[in-house]
Amino acid sequence: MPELPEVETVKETLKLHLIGRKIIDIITPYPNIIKTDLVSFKAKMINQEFLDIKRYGKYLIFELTDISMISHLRMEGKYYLRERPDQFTKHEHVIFKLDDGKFLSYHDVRKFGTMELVEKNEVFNSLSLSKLGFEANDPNIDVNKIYPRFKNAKRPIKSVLLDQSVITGLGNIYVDETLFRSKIHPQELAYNLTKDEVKNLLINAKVVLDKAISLGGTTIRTYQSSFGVDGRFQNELKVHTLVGKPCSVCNTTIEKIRVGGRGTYFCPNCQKLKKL
DNA sequence: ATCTATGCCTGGTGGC
DNA sequence: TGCCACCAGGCATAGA
Repeated sequence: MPELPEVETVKETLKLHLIGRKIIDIITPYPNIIKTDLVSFKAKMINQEFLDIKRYGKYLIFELTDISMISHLRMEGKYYLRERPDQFTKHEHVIFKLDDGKFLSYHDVRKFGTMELVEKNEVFNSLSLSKLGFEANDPNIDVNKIYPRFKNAKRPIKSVLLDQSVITGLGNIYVDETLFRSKIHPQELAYNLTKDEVKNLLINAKVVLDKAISLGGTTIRTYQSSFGVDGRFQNELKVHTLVGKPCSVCNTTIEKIRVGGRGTYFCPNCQKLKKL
């Protein structure tokens, strides 16, 4: 699914094509993606120009002339640039007609993604963004501010790392990879971790995310990024998707379990529960 | 305050 | 071949 590195890749690609373009029409074959009132969504966006595109956590922020659009790709949302209407395929639910004759088309098989309009100075006060923690790859992240959220959490460390209000940007893939590199069992209860261990986790999260960004993200299953571009971080995965394969560090067979309802891959030898 | 359960969705898969 | 139950899962919301 698109996590921070995939969304970053999408953002950079979109910027190349959209900055300076103007929306001249919006077609909505499946309008439920749009959480703002549909009539006002169209009225406020038509004739607006793309000034910039930003990202926070896994959210895309399209800055238009007078308004901002927040877009979340959820499980498998993708943006495509279409030259002509005959290129539209099934599952393209929101289509922006641009002033150069091309189309920005939002594709989402499972229709989980969302779009909403917010006033330009209210982006970070919006319902979706206001609760988010520091970005997991923020170089200035302060472990002292984050550690209480771990120390007080009697739930598996994996669940805390997936909680976007603690740190934002990690999803199922990069959490598994971060825990492996930190040699921490995904079911370890968060309050058992020392501050140094949490600090190390944050360092490893940044290493994983930065590496993934530099490789254009991860492409597994249907999780291809926008514009049909494949990422290359899947070749760097150490545990995620690798059930039954030997661990690259110790050769132990990688296992798959469920943690907080999510499929979780780990090495039972490298990542042991702490004995307290 | 925190955690768990549910709904949103469709395509792929495995069992029969 | 076809039918069907089940699974994948980020996030908002309701309930415990």
